[in-house]
Amino acid sequence: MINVKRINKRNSFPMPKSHFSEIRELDLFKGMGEDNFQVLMRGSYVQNFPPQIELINEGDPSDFLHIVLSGSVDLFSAWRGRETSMATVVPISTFILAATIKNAPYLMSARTLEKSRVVLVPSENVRDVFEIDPVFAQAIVMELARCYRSVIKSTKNLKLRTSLERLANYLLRQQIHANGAAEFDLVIEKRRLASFLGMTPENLSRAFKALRAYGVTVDGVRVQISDQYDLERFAKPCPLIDDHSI
Amino acid sequence: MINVKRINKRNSFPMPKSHFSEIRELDLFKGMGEDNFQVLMRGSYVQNFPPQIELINEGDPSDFLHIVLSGSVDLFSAWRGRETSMATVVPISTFILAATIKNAPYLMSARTLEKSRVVLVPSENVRDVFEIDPVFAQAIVMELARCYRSVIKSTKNLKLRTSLERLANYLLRQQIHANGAAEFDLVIEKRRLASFLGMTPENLSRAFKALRAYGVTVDGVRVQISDQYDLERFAKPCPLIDDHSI
DNA sequence: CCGGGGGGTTGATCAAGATCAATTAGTAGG
DNA sequence: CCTACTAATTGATCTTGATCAACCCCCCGG
Repeated sequence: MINVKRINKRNSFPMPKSHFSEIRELDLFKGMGEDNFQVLMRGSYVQNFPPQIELINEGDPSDFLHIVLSGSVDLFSAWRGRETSMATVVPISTFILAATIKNAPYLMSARTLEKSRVVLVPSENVRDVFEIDPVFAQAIVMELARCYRSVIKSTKNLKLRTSLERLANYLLRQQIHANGAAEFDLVIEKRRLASFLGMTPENLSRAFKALRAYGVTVDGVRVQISDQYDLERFAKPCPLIDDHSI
Repeated sequence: MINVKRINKRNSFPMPKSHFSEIRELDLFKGMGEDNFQVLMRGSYVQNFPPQIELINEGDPSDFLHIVLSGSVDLFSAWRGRETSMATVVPISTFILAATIKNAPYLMSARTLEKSRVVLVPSENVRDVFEIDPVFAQAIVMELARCYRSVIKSTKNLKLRTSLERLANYLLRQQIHANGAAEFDLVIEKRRLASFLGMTPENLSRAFKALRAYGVTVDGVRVQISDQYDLERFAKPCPLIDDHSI
């Protein structure tokens, strides 16, 4: 495994003033007092990580609250040599907020899936400011509730759907992201997509073939949905699983 | 399905004054202002439910925050006729707090597993008081963080362990609950235990037989652990999954 | 031009657990 | 005591997805 400490030395830096305004605009910090915001920023860092870097390790004390600004981060967990992906964090949101607030050990590990930009805010500062700034406390409640619901949705996706159904719904979501175009490109490589969907690369390959029966054709990264209605009838997308805005 | 509205009529009642002190002692309400506490209690109910009653249904608007005082409640979710248990709520804790706070639809349904006593606090009151009482807001943060971590633990249990390992760890936890006795009784019937452990009754039966290899014998509800160390070596209990106090 | 490596695909096999069917056991009601 | 119902058990089979091995294809560096 790559030594994260060394990477920190090379690629990280105390938060430059130029980043303050960008961070300040995040829902989590928007309404809070300026003094308190400064306290949070004082010990904070912005870091750029390459793919596949382990950011935190389950069981460790929660030293930093992490905020993903770009890229994506996989939350996963291991036991007795087995490993499972729990959720994927996409910009802009936090992770391990619950551990930070409770000053408890991390329950999950985290690694970057792609090149990612992450803010690290010392957990102690977060807890201190949380105690004295009611607006910040309320923002934390909202963020925590959002994280909670997002984990629930992703668990439902994994437990209630077969891998084929997960792939079908993923494609429909990507299609919406591509403004409903019948053809679009996959934005991550297939082996990462497989991991994201909780399946092996082999099974993803087979799943793509199986979706031909519903009018999906794939050539390299190019996806074509020839019969929108047919695919939807199979995938049965559901807001209580797929809509991450509620 | 039993008509919950009718049951409400028979068994529920506006919170009598005598219950106030009991509720007031809960971590969630302990430090808050008395006026605000009264606002919360004004519209609240305590209800006694028989087993297998559906308390809430996923997709519905979040009308009440629920607090389990005794018994236990299963949170589950369904999609296309399939159903999966997401977590079990035991006293004393809340459920659907995230939906209440966000004023968003429930992501999970809930049903009593056994005879249970539940407090219902109108969600609107919770949100109102949450806005104006900083102590209450902080208590909500802590409760939300606890719920979040508890769901994560139960997901890890389900995804990382085989059904046999889940059963073994369950027995070890029950044993601790029985003060470490080598013999104890199961407190729920086996078909409920199967559902709780995320397996079918058939497989639970087979799993009990398989645990004989590790010194576990079962006769009716009576469980005997003849070789503590052997069972632990197989089950490998882990605080990041099994310890619900951290 | 050649060689190597990684991502992707394909086929065969395997393991976990679900499902279905049949049987047994325990218990409440008559 | 008999009967009916439900829980529990047992055996056989099926489904899903993981694993293992082989192979293709493309690109990059020498």
